[in-house]
Amino acid sequence: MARKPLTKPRKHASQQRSRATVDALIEATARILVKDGFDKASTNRIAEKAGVSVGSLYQYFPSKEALIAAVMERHSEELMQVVRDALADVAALPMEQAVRQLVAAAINAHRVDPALHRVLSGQIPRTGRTGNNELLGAETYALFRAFLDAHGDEFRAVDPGLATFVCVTSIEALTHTAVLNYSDSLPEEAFEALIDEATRLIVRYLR
Amino acid sequence: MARKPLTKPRKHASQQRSRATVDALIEATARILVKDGFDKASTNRIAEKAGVSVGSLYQYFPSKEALIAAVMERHSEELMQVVRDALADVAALPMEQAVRQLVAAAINAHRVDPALHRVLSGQIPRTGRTGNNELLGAETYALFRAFLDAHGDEFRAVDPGLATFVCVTSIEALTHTAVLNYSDSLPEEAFEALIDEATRLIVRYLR
Amino acid sequence: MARKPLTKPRKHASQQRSRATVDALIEATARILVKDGFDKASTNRIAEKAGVSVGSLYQYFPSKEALIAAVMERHSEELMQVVRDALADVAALPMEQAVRQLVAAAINAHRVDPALHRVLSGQIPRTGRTGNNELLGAETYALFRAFLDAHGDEFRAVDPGLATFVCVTSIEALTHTAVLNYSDSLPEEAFEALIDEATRLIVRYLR
Amino acid sequence: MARKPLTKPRKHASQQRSRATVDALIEATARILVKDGFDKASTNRIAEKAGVSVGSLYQYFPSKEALIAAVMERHSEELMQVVRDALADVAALPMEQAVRQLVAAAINAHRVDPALHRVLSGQIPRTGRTGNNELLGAETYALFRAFLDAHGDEFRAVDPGLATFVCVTSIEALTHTAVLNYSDSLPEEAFEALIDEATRLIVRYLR
DNA sequence: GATGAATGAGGGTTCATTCAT
DNA sequence: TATGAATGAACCCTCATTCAT
Repeated sequence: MARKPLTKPRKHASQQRSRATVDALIEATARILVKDGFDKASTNRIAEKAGVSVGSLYQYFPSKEALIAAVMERHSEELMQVVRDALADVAALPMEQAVRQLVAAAINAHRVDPALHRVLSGQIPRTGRTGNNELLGAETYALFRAFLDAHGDEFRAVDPGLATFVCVTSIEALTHTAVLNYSDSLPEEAFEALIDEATRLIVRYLR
Repeated sequence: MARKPLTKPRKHASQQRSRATVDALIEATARILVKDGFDKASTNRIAEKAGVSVGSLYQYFPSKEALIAAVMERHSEELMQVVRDALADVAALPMEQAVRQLVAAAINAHRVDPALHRVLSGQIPRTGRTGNNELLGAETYALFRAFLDAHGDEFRAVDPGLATFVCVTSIEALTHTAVLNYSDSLPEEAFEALIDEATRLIVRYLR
Repeated sequence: MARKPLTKPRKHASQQRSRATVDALIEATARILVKDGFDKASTNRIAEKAGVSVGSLYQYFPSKEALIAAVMERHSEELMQVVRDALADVAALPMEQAVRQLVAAAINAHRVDPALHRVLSGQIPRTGRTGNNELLGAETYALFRAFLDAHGDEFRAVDPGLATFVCVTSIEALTHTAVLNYSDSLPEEAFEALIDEATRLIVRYLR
Repeated sequence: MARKPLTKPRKHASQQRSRATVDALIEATARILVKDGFDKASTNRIAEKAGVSVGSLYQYFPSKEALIAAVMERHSEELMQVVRDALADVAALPMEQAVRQLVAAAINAHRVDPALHRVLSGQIPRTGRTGNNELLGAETYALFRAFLDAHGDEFRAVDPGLATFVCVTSIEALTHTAVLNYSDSLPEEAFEALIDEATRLIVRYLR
């Protein structure tokens, strides 16, 4: 028992250090990806920016690809957290409000790190995935599908898989394009208007 | 003066030859992009596949980037031709049919060269453009906007710019994702169903 | 004084532990050398396989080279033990039988760990040695020289140093090549025939 | 006809240039291998020493391994040329003289570039060959076998394959070891003595 | 002692681009 | 104008060795 306080912190410290290094690498990668693009994101540059040696980079990531994947995963997880939070109580809302909240969540998700999102969604060599956007993930589909089921009585009869595809793809495209391409040039009211329109698009489609 | 008749044909021949070389290079680039991906598409390989020397490649294109851009442009132009053809008589059609034809045209456009489209839309370093999809181009917006104006009386009042953005973006995303990700796994009927749904999505939204 | 009985065993234990670590390192090195070749035998991998840290490796061996040298030495010592055992009573035998036993011993020596022998004899960077095969060592020469002296009356007059060189080198080459290259493909009888021939080679030469 | 003198030299010049580059690379590799050992023979260093860029190295050799293989091949070919020349008229000689010439040829072969031979025969990662020494090659076996057949009536009955193995392996080992390890320390007379002994070894064995 | 995270020089290799022919 | 050999910076990654804990 006496040794635990001694051992634990040490191990913890080491774990903390490792974790810090890993985080620094992921963050450095993200920043370089944003600033210089995929082609200029060399492992040496990343390591340097992270304040560690290349060797350390390869201690934590077996390849450059793995590092990029970690960046994607982290970003994706952050997005999904925003979406999850926003959709937590969506089942209880009247449908139109629910959809509106959903669209707003999609916009917020894209605003987590738009510059990074742009690079990740456009510049990264595909790694033989089945579906579409890897940043979206199956979870989004599942989430929306659940929402559809919860509000089933308010909708017309339609293949739920197909409807999910239509809605998720449309919302993603609209919010993605709007945030990534027009964030700088459009006022906030424009986004309000977009939310209105996107909500109308989805609600009318489902009803 | 006497030499002109002599020079002209020669120049003409040379121009033809130039055009053939340029075409061969663009085509070779497209094929290598599809077969081996962006990273493996080296200028040397492209030149070899095109049956010319690297030197010649640089005679016609100042950089690799310019060559890629030419591929994009050619592909984009092919897409647009499909869209233009399909939309030629859309103004005369009843709205729902018009939208349906429009969606079908979008699918066909994506089917021009899906493999190339995938590479071009996902893997190409952005070259600092303002708008969104470079493959789509401003023309699509203009085309749809014209369609909207032509059918103005059938629609509710709505900011036409915003409506165009919503419709074009949605249709593009739906057809793009469907063709690129599910062409191999889905039967043709599924695409019919998709056309139905996409049409419904747009028509209800606009009405 | 009271602590000595306590310290000694501890020290002993520690020495035992050291010896075990050293052995584990040498063994791990040998196994990796065999399995993956010289180039892939990194100190980190060796330490891992030995179940110790790299740091410990460097506690016992000042460099990778020293570790390799230790592997060579251990292997060489094992070889020599086989040879020594086999040659213990060779002086008492009639010459032809003696030579035969000698050749057989050479084959057995090469069979101690042929895979390791191959790597050690072929792939290891020379470390500025004087003689030839470091795995053979001066002892072999001495052993054979003694054998020659013991049977002096049965041989023709010849520079014993030269004769030793001729015999040892020939036997080594024949048995080495046979075991390392043909062990897998030749039946045991072939080795019997080889022993016959090698014996004849040496006996006729010396007589 | 008029253009031929123009064209040929150009092409020839280019071929000469290529050949010169290839030769320079092989030669530089050999020299570095000798001077610094296998581990220090990096492609960049080789290219530098050859007076060309690394890129050029890879234009002519697909990998470092291929370059090393070319060095081996060139050296091996030089060796074999010495052996071939020396053995051209061996069939006509009385057996003992023939064997003596053969041994002398082996020594001369090893003297072509002893330092290089040492590195090549000891340090090169085996490339999964069946037989033994890659520098020797099957040709040596064939050559000796032919010699054996030519002098068949002078020899005792023996499996010619086995006899060839015994003789070639022994001669190779003796001359190899002598030249590589004792060239610096032994006078020329010692080599004469060695030739005597090796000849005796083989002749007595075969008779 | 023992640990193993960290180091960073250096490895093999690629490729956009140039330029003498 | 066409050629393609040549360039060399830059890439991803490895590994012997060190040192704070």
